[in-house]
Amino acid sequence: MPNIKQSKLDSLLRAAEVSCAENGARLTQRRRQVLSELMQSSSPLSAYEVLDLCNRSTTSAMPAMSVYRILDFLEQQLLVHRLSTSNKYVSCAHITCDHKHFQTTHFLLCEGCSSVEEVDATEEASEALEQMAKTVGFKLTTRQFELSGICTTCQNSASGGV
Amino acid sequence: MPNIKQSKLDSLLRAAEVSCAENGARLTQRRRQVLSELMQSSSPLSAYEVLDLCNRSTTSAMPAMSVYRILDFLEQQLLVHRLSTSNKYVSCAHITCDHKHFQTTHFLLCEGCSSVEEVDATEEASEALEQMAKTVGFKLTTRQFELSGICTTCQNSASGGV
DNA sequence: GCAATAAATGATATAATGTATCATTCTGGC
DNA sequence: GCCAGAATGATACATTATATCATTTATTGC
Repeated sequence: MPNIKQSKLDSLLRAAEVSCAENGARLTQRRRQVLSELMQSSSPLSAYEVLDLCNRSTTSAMPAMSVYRILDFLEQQLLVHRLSTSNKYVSCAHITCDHKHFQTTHFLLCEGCSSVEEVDATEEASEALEQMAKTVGFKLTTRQFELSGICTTCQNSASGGV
Repeated sequence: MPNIKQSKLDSLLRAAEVSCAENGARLTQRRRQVLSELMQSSSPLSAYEVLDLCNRSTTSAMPAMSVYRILDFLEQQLLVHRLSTSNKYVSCAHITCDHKHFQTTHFLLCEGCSSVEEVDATEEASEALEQMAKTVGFKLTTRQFELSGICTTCQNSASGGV
């Protein structure tokens, strides 16, 4: 029961493959498998959650070590993001579009349903944060922020009475 | 070789004790010990780092469990903050002042020296972030942000040639 | 095609981090 | 002193992550 259509998944994986090739890297079977699980998940997954999913859908068991290695690889390829507040992983929302990762990205984590929304930072937010850091002499290097909150769906279901 | 003066440390601990008392809680010997180690550290400490420091300076060994419990307690009392990006702890910079924690707090983490600067969020930053979340329907609940960067000292030592 | 080489994965062990549970000790109120 | 509740000790274990070496799989030059 994937949360996304098979055709969508296929096109994402194809795009990922191309993206790897451009960097002289290969999207092997194992890597594709890991990435695929993340793409199909509506919420971030821990390394061991990914592992369990992979081992559920195949015959040959994957060792934990491989998952960590593969997640590192996928992160380097900018195909997945690591959420440092939860030590979990999500597939990048911009694999198919021509989005460049020069810009700061924010992750909005829903406390209700654990879903994640990946959004580009607004000019205002970036500047305000930089300005704030500047007042104490800090030069920001962070390119990623993780903010908790409640998503639209959960706001509505809460007020509407679950 | 504490990074802060003994007199300063004493006054901080006294303030913490008062603060606990106001909440009907007690700053026991163990709790004081843990808090003291964090206060003397110039950088965030993991639970096990705190444990090691405590067990270095006393005869009776503290179990890991206690450290976690005590850190939880100190966090509830707003005497320490937990940095979720690194799973480490810092003592609150506002123990002696009358600072209320209604407001959003930011932690600026130096990638050079691992020091932490605790600053109040500016109006602009808070609003810009909230606004940004709002565009995708998110209602923020986060009261704490952790930003990486380079502190003044490290910027200077880098350019000036260490 | 085939050996040499490098990349990727498998397998195993172990380190590091965090939690559950029950026993024991300490504390303040009576 | 005794009791109830808070705090800590002790033990076991779950989870997360890394180190290391062996094996398999791809790539390159010939």
